[in-house]
Amino acid sequence: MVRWEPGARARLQQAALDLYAERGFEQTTAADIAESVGLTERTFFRYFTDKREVIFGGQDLFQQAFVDGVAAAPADASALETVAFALDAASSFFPDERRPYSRLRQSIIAANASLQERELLKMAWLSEGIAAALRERGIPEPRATLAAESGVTVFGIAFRQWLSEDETRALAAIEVEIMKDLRELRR
Amino acid sequence: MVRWEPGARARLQQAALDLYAERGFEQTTAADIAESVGLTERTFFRYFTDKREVIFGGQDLFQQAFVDGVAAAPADASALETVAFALDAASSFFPDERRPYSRLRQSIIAANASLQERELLKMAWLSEGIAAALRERGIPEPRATLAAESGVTVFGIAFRQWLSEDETRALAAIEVEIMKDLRELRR
DNA sequence: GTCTATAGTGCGATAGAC
DNA sequence: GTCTATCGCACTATAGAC
Repeated sequence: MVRWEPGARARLQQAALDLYAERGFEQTTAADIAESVGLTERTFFRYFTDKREVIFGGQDLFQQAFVDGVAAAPADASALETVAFALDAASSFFPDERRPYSRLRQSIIAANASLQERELLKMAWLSEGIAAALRERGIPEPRATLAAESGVTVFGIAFRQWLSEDETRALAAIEVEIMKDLRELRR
Repeated sequence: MVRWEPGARARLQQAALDLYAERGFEQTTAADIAESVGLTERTFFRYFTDKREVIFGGQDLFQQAFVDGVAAAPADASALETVAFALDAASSFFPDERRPYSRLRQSIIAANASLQERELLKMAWLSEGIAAALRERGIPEPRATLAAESGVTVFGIAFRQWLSEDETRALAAIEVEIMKDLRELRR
């Protein structure tokens, strides 16, 4: 007989997503989520600093993939080429099988302003991480930040398109197209 | 003898900024702010939906200036030229006299993650407003959103530079330089 | 694991302006 | 009388402190 089931963190995340989708973020209490997997509210807050954070797990891994992509880009690549390379490398994080899950998750975020705020903060951190990786490669400011934020902008637009109805292309293909549009913006 | 002094909203904003600067955002309660200007906590929440919102007043006016700038740009301007025009037009919103105030406000925001989240949400709304104004001018997606977000990126970088120590140039001049860097990014 | 401060909401009462 | 600003009280849930 086990004193506690393993994977509390993952179970809480799954339960939170289900409940937020079912009855809405604000109509779901931390206690609801915890109890639905046999834990207490107190335990919920041991794993997640707040009620929003529970649906932003895994973000760190994506950021790491992106930053690693920056480091792995060809040495002679320009700032924007480096970001495009990293964007492509990190796109494997969102294979087509993940699209339904991502759609559900995004619809929950879209329904609540405080979740949007948290997502924007994560995107800002992502941008800062990429800018730091670009500076590591010797790219000076403000170019590093400009390229990093442009990359995040391209990712954001491509990601939303990837999730939109009737879209069947892979994320990487959409990103390439949006990046092309960005380059043409300067004409 | 008056039952209430006029300008409750403005007084609350001023008091909030002072208290947040003095003892920090989290160490200041809504009741503290309200009582410091002779009102109650309940009245505070009549004016502001939450404790963060109180330092984001006036943002709407800036967004309007930006959007008006988009509408006022020359008819033959490209998407990015239109945004650059609007950026310049809206920069009058931040004259040099306002720099000390903006520095104080920004230092408060920088000290608290939840305030940063709120600021990012406001920036996202700004971006959406600009994108909508660009679409009004016949610019299709995804170009409208790309140009709008690029404009907000340039504004953000320029604004931070404008606030940095030892910086004496006007915001508009910094924006022009950062916009130039953006155009050169593809090389 | 319990206890507590505080954010934020809902509803109703009151006091003046018109 | 109506309208609006303000206050009072009760309440829930978050989040952190002890």
